[in-house]
Amino acid sequence: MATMQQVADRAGVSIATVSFVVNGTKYVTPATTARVEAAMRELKFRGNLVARALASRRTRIIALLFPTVGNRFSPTTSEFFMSAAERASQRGYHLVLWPVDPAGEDLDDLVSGGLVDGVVLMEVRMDDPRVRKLSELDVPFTLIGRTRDSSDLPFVDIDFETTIEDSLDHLQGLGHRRFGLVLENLEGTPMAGYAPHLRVEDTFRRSVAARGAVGTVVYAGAGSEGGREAARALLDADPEVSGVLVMKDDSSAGLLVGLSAAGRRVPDDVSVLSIASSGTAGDQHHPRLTTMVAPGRELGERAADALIDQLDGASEGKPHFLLPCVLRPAESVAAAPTGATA
Amino acid sequence: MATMQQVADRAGVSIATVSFVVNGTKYVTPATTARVEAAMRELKFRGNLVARALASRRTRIIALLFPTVGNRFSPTTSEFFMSAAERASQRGYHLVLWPVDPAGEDLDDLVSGGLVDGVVLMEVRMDDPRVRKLSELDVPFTLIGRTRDSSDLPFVDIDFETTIEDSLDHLQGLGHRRFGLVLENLEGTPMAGYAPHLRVEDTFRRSVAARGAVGTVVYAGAGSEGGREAARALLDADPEVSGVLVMKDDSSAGLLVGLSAAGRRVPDDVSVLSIASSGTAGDQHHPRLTTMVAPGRELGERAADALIDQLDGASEGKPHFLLPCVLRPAESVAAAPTGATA
DNA sequence: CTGAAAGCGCTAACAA
DNA sequence: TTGTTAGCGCTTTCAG
Repeated sequence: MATMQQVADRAGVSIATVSFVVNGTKYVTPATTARVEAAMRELKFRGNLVARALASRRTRIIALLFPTVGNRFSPTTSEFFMSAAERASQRGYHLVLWPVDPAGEDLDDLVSGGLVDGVVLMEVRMDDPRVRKLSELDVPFTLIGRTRDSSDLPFVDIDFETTIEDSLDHLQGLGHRRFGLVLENLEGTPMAGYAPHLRVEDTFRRSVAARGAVGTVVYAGAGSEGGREAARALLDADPEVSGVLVMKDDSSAGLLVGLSAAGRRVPDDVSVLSIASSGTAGDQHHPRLTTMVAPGRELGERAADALIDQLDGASEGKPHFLLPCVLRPAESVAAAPTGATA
Repeated sequence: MATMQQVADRAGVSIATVSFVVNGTKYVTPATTARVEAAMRELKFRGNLVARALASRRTRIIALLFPTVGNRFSPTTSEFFMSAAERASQRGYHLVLWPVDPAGEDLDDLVSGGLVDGVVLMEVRMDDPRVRKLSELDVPFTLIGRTRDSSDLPFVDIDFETTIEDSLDHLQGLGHRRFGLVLENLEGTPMAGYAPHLRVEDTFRRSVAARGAVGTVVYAGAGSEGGREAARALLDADPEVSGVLVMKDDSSAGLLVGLSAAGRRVPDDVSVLSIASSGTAGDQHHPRLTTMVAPGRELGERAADALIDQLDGASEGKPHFLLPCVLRPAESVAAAPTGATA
């Protein structure tokens, strides 16, 4: 790997000049610029990012922190990652997915090591220990999600409050008055206190009460089995429940089965709405599930922007960005092509 | 952030001594070791990883490359990532998921920049351009997957050949003689040439022929819709097909629906086997799908080990590690707990 | 407009 | 057993 000094020698200039043309830091005459560029090309000069990072005290790498345990790499998570990475790349940064202990114990080395310029957190819990750590460490960061009180933190998040209101509006518009909510039970796991669950449950209870309606909350176990049991538990608690929200993709199939096992036809007798999920998740079912689709890509981009603005000193205050899920009815999808061969 | 020099001053030793105790590079008397450690503690010394990397010419970071487009972040992918990261961490490395262009165009900066010591590739295609690039760049790497000819490359992979044989054995044991295979069609996408598909299809055709049986291959479109159409196409081509392999999680639900819509009962009339999938994917269905579960965690660990052995100079040749998927019957799962609240 | 030179914080010979 | 010191490859004043 050619070094900058070698390029300088070859071009007959000083290393500083090479640095200037590489970074566009200072004006260099077209003539010398050309010579330098030729030399770079001939030597296949790439530049040592580590050296640059040491000298400039920035790596232009940002880390998206992903909990090493209790992980749920959903399609939406993947959208966050891909879209944030893309945005970062457009703005001259690399974004990588970095596995860290959810308790934040290993955050120190990552960050104090100077390996990353900033960090975006996801899978945020109400009282997320990583937030404290990061603040102490004094590293720029942004959340995808919110802690209990995020007013002085930069964040982007799904607007769960609006999402739930919209969901209930939708079901109510369909004539339903008795609602159910199926959630995952994270108590006792490292992801206990997962903010989306708590916000959704809270909003659900409050909104149902405000509507003078009936609401039942049920926690489902894993997989289809968990969904079937949830259906039973739901119907036990309220045999007349007819509008159901599910926030647990892997159990929704089971939920549907459980409902029909109990003699409820979907969507004739009971309506099921999958929330904060991805479009493709809803497409896996038949009939397709109506879904409140999470705005994963946009949130990922916003998160990257918020952090990079901060890093580049272009930030005006702490951005707070909330976007609700949008309703996607079961029908609004084009058929996909299928072909057969012998 | 305290520097090593500051620690040295405080401990009344030279910077070299501090370096020795930090890295365990040389013997230092317990007494001075203690003084140095005290100083480090008092100053909250963490060490600048960038500086260390520049001086030692290694970052102790390895990148798991993930295609920026055509991405399929399946549960198995996630297992690769998490288990490889864990293993790397045990061995003193950080593993991060790095999004790169599937054509390998942006590999240069990543690698020549000296930011990572090595690379593990996944989602490998038969003729993967990234492999060439990486070889040219002369960076240590390992594959999770195989190109067409990987004999001189270090790799770990699912043993698709054995997996398919085992699958057919299983179905044949159940009395089936007419087989079907449902795959995804990746032609025309950036993931065209995806090795697992090609290997599976090839092995399927050959093995079915060798068994003197009938085999039909069908390509499914996206989601449940794609699965239903695949069922139709399959039954059109061979109305008596009774043993079906699916390698497309998001369509398997649709496939089941399509089969029963055509009057086939599963598993009474036709058996369905999901291959190279994760256990949780099979659990989403009801009844649970019998699954050939991909050994994701073990492969991830092996891949990390193979690369790190190489980096640490502990490698003996090019490891070639193949592991088949293992059959997990639909019944072999314990029920998960479910609880209800008012 | 270009060059000299002083670091960035740490590693690893080589000395002592 | 510990210290001295020359880099690692690049950025960035400050002169000229």
